[in-house]
Amino acid sequence: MYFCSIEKYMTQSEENYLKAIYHLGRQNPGVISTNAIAEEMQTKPSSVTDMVKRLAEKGYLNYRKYQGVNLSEKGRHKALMIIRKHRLWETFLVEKMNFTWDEVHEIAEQLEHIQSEKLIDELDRFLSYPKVDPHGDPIPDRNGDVESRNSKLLSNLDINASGICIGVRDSSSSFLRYLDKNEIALGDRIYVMEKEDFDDSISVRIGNRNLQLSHAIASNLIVTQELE
Amino acid sequence: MYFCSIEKYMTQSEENYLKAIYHLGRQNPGVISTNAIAEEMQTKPSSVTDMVKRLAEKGYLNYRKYQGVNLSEKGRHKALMIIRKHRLWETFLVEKMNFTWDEVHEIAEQLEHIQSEKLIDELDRFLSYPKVDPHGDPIPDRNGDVESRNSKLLSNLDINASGICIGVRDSSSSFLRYLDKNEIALGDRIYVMEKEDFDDSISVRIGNRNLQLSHAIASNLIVTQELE
DNA sequence: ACATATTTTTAGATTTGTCTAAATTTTATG
DNA sequence: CATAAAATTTAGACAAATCTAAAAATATGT
Ligand SMILES: [Mn+2]
Ligand SMILES: [Mn+2]
Ligand SMILES: [Mn+2]
Ligand SMILES: [Mn+2]
Repeated sequence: MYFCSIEKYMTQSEENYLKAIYHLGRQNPGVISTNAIAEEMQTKPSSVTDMVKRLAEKGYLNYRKYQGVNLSEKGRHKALMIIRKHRLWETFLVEKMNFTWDEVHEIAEQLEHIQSEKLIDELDRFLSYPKVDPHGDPIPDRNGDVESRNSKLLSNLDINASGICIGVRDSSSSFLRYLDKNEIALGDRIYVMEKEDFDDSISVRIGNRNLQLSHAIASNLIVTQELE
Repeated sequence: MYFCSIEKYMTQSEENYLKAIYHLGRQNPGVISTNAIAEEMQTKPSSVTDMVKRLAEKGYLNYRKYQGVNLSEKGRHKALMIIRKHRLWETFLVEKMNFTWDEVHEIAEQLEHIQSEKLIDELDRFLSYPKVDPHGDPIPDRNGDVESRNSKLLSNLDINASGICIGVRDSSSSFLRYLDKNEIALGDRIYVMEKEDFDDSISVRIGNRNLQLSHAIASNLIVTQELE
């Protein structure tokens, strides 16, 4: 619970840093290093230091010199609101604007910075309160709550096990187009038939088709073994 | 016809200047002064000079020192594309997002800078190719063509004449809310019953209601006497 | 026409976000 | 533990867009 003083809008750059820091925090919890942020943001560590100081100043980050950062409660909430917008816009683009799932990310990167709470809540309603975006990533609700799911990487399933594909870890255009080409879609049940020790590739069955998937592919597909 | 070299994106600020210059050119054709642009953009003449030089450099404006500017063909086309986006987004917000016509302008000012031709063409389709925005302003098509309409200001109609309200000259929230409060809407036929010499106010009839409108109001309502 | 007012441009400063290069701190290693 | 390597921060510069104050050009009035 934080005080809602008359906060000025953040710049797009500030918002992008917060989002990057949130994502890095998910990948490996704990404190996040300057270098990691620089890598994620495709910029220099010195630029990161500057921005990190500003965000800490404004209360979005906890920061100790040379020790890295993590998000404050206020920063976490803000990051989740940006991610909510990003994923709702991606859903809009696919559901209503005839975009494919590999075309939406760049445009959502722009749209996520539009400032209007009403717009985003109306968009949510218009899309019938979707739970996940076109890539299977969960959409935080207006309070910043995200449904957590019991998920695994396909590459970690045992032989003879199966799971329903619910997301992708890498949502680059090239990976998404690979999946399209091989007719692998979210919602498909994937059975692991064989695992090759030599290169960690796996044989899977989807519907009535058998496919050979490299480790690079299998380790980027997220599956669930729970009932929905 | 201009060559489509690999143009970098314009900044939002550059786009806003182009739009302002376009609007000023409509208001009184000919050359546009630095001061007029500064007034429209709520900034200082010196800032205008800087920006005008850059836009001229890039071929969007014709500019001679101390002589003012006007849009080149390339600049006019670019301005129309931004206006197209603005008005399509306003239409979207009213038609699909439950916004009222007095709430949409500020958000459209943000959305008009989103860069995606496909998105804007899909939005056009999604909205069934609207001809006008929620304020009655015509929406340029994807080639930059705008339907011109035969319009007058209500204040210029003769006694006993009538016209259909097709637009507003001032689309500030306060004016739009005044119209809502007095149940004056686009599409209404307005009859001029009486004109008061003293203060230029007029008596009108809309449906079965009689209203007294000040000159300030009547001179901001656009009507047409043509059949649609 | 020519002094005065107005408009426009220039010069120099500021803010945001970035960069490179150098300095500092932390971490790893013999 | 001392020293080398790696990570991080500082210092100083730059580009975009803005500002104020001053200079230059244009317009106006008698
Ligand atoms: Mn995305
Ligand atoms: Mn996504
Ligand atoms: Mn508008
Ligand atoms: Mn409008």
